[in-house]
Amino acid sequence: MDSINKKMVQCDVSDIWHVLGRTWSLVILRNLSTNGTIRFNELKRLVSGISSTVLSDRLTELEGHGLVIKKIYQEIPVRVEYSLTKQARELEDVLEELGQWANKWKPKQKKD
Amino acid sequence: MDSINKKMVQCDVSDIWHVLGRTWSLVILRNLSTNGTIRFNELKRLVSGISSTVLSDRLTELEGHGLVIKKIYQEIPVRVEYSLTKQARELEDVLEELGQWANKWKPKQKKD
DNA sequence: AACTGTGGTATGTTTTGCCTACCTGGTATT
DNA sequence: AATACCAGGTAGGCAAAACATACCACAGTT
Repeated sequence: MDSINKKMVQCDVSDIWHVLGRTWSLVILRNLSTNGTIRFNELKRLVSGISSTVLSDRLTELEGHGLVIKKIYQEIPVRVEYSLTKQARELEDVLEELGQWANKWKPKQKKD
Repeated sequence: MDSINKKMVQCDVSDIWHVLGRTWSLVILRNLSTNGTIRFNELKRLVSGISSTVLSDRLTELEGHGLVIKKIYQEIPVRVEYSLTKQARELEDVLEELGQWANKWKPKQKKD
């Protein structure tokens, strides 16, 4: 039973660590960071391996925590764009450093 | 024709992102960062809410990826100490920034 | 003798992730 | 005209991850 609405935003400090530590969160944020505004299916293709379900779930969660902006354009077909909030954009440097670090220590460079 | 065209930049979804994105990983690394060398149960107490199973699992994984050093002292009772590797120490700045960012946005601002 | 602390592992339950199918409505192909 | 495909997801069911709890052997403390 849902005695507590899941969409309630409870901003605990430990909460944010858990949000970031959730599967795919960092990768999603990093992709939003490097690509700016991006649509759902584009993002899904970029984050190869993620399923619609989880991507949707994660985006909703990130949006709920004020890290991601969801913008719906009532066009035909509908266009939905995601981007980082101001708050999350302050993370971009961190994500960038993280990315550089990851590249530096990549066990083997299969790709370029 | 690539499914990914345009200006999109695909960020590698290398193992390391998944390791960091695993539950508790960031929190564990952060605690190792701020506390230096630390024992299993100490860490378990610090990372409140984590279970032995998952802590053990995560530490093994982090060790396997060269982020954590496990040092066993054959005393009675046995003493096991965990610390960050040189590689992971380069993450300390990032973790610190992440912590500051988390603190900065900690004050609940459901209203926005 | 009973209890605490050490660093975990074994077991079983709950939550999360993920795959497949499907939705609505328009366009492109056949 | 029917089919297929795209958009951005949701629903259902199954698998994996996370979790709680008990427990291991041994030593010191009470």
